[in-house]
Amino acid sequence: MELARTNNCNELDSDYIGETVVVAGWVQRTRDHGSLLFVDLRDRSGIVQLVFSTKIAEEAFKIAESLGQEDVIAVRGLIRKRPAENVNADLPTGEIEIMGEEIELLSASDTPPFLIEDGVKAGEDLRLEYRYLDLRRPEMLETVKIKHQVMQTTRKFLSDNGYWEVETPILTRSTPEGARDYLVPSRLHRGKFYALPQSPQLFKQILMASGVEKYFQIARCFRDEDLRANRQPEFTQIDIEISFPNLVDFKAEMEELIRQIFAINDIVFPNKVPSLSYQEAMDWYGSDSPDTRFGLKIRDLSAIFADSEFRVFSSTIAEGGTVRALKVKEGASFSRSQLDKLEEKVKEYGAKGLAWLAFTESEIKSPIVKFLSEEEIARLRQQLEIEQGDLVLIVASDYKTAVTSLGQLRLLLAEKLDLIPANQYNLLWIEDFPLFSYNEEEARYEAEHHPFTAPLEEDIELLEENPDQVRAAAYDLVLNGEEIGGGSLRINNKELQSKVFSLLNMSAEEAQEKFGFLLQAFEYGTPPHGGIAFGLDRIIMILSGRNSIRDVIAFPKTQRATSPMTKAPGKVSRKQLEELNLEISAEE
RNA sequence: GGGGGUGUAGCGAAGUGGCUCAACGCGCCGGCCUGUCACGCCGGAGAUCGCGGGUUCAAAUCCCGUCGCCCCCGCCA
Repeated sequence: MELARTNNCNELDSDYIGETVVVAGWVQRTRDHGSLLFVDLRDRSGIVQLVFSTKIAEEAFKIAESLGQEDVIAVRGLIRKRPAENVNADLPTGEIEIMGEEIELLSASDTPPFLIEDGVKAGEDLRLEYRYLDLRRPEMLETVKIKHQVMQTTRKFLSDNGYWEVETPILTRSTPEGARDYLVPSRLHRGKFYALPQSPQLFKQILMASGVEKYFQIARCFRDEDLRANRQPEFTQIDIEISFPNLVDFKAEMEELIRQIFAINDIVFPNKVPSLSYQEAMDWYGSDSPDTRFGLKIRDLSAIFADSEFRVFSSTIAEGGTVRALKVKEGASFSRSQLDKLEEKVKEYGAKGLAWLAFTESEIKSPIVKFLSEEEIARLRQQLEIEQGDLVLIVASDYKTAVTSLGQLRLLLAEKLDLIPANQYNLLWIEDFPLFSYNEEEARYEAEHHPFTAPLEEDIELLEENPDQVRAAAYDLVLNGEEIGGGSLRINNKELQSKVFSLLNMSAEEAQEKFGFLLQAFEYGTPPHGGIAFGLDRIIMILSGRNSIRDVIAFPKTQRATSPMTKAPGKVSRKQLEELNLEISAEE
């Protein structure tokens, strides 16, 4: 490269008029006017217009004429003020242009398979196959940059507050329970496997036993489960743990970290971050990560219908279920097919059906109104403060199904009715999670968070008799309906830990087999400790307004966990398999 | 494991049994053009309609199977 770059494209403005500069980058597009030719030159900073004229530089003009999209060039030229009528107000550099004097083609490009511009229409699989082209698009480079800034902000904040960044192994051992592990066969130990960490959970607790006191890591985590729009098989956590925690101070510190991260895009949260209990979140929003940017809360109608003639309601309640509802303002005008769509939604989440009552001017339209008494309708009107035009949507079911299906319906309605205010960011803590949840299939309790989560002090006495009523010293941080972080205080008391293991139906031997190294560490003086982990990718999604986690990871996987660019996962040679003592069994 | 959506030139996309039935826009190639910035004008190339099989005189279109991608349920302590 003979021409040495002196400036980025985007920094050039009228201050530079009269200077000769060298810029370098990619050809965005050319506009050829015969003997005058314009080139939009793009680098990661932005775009500047180059002008080539046969009268100024015959040689450079000839090269410029042959340029195509995405050719990489360096250009020397004089910065010139544009004539007033030719200023481009849409470009930061629109007041000036560079009169090209010399041009060097550094790397010619084939015609790219799609246009390198924001709002690209190409299918996502093509974008992933040519990820380097996709990433050139300004809106993609922007997320790459934001992620860098978030990581820098995180490191600075935590380091300034006494946290040490410590690495933990990527090759570790499989610990059953939790997500499916990615396994790595061992060459030196026939038939044995490493596992990639689902999170550094056990290691960060051992770091507390090691005297680190305040730890963090921007940690890659691996989970071999099916993918979603916000789930990748490998993702990144901001992982944090402290010893001798004061929960109030710790949470305030974590709030401050989140504030500083979101300040990168000028997003500001109120001084007081509100809290909801798990129970409140489920009751009102049908979710443990509620979106509180709009109302439409779930209501409990069980008291009204406990003795109803309408058996669907009363027998559900008699069997321990519940009748819950959403009141949709102005919803009475929904068409039958719209209502059918809503019913499909609740059915996806296990509800048997969706009952509805539309309070129109003249009447109550509803397939079930004929089964309801006047008193029931009067009480319904009163409790829900029904006004003309309202629509009431009702699910009768077991508690979990009723609130989760209505919770999902609530989100669907918010989208359809455009209830979510733009540029609003509702941050809140969810607390008082249950320590255990009951797994019907396996007929045993499971840890809601993980088996080292401490119960709330005041609930410990309930462990014996009513384990399902024990609340955990766990907390999630939720932003706009997305769980962005979660953590807990950990158990560091041997008796309590074995109590929890036994409630989880795990024998001492089994616990020893699975987590022995952690339990042993606890034998040698482990401070009380606790921590949190934030989902870095989800934070970037919200921060950059993206709907897909794939847009905030430089090289993501498809929904089938493949990489169209590298073609991973790929076959390996027979020799490799033999070294690992592995054999691929025949297809069934 | 299950439900839904989708696949037509390099990209986006119209076309749902027949007789210009493979439109249109972007991009690409050639030509013209000194003020464009989604430049404009003229001309051109480019498609085994995801793949395989079937029905039919006739299939992008109907049927069966299969594959890729996307969304969701299950799953994700």
